[in-house]
Amino acid sequence: MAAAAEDAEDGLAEAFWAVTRRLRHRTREALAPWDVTPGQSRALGVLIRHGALRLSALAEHLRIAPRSATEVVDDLEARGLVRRRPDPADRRATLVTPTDGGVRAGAAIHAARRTATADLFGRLAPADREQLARILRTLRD
Amino acid sequence: MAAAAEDAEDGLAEAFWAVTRRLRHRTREALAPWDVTPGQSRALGVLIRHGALRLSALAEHLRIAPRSATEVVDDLEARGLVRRRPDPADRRATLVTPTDGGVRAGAAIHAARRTATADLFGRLAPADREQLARILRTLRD
DNA sequence: TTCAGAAGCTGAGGTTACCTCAACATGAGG
DNA sequence: CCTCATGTTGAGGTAACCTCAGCTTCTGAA
Repeated sequence: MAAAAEDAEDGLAEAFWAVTRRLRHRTREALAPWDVTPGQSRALGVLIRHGALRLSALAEHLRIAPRSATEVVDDLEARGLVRRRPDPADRRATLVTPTDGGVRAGAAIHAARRTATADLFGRLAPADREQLARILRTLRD
Repeated sequence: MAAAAEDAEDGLAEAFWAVTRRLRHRTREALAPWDVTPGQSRALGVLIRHGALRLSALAEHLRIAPRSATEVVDDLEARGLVRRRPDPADRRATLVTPTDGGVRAGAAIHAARRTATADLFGRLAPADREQLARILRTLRD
């Protein structure tokens, strides 16, 4: 019976990873039309939600090193999705803001991603969806 | 209500990612004492479950390019966890088998990982655990 | 029986997404 | 006004993947 309990734990984690893989796969597909990496899309999302951010603040939101934020912003800037400009309050700092195109792309990406995940979770009965949300919140907190 | 439904979807996916992050974090911690990467541990697990495998077969199981399997096996071999030997049935091929130490390490890693995930899922009531398992199976298949 | 093409592994070198460290400009407090 | 902290970035590194080409060995058809 110890073995049975262990198998159940294994199964739970394994199933979780399997679903995660599926979710990631769908997300990646949803992102494909815009030719942005998941990292870039996350950064763009943060910038849209927060408005102008310093590179260091962006790095903090993304939990990456400031130097790496420079690179992500380089890429987004090259695609015309964000713009750098000097922070008027501190001449050492650079503010990053989404361009109009960036805002549009970000919204479209967000919608596409939502469609992709809704597509997966949509297979569940409404009651199950609610159960899942509740259980996941328990695990997260 | 469309907005409410959309928010619910967002929340579900977001909560899912949060739990995934937690799970990954715990797994990484569980792996730390053995100084093997997640990729190496996956490969070792496959080899223990399947016994001797050709490099190409291992690559297939891990869904990586054969060339990359060479590298993973290089690392595991350097740590003394697996051994290469010529396939007696085909002199082009190399068979990879776990060493005794590799089997021991694999078992210990598996146990540690299970403990780590059980620790997370153990916060759920038994009934919730069962619900979650059922719902995840639905999503996976 | 031989030999063209396929299969198995790996050296060389590329890519991606991170990292650290040090340089440089600017800010802030004593 | 001088020292120390802060913000960004160049240079260069690493991990885990990749492709391509080269070598050895196998296999099937002529």
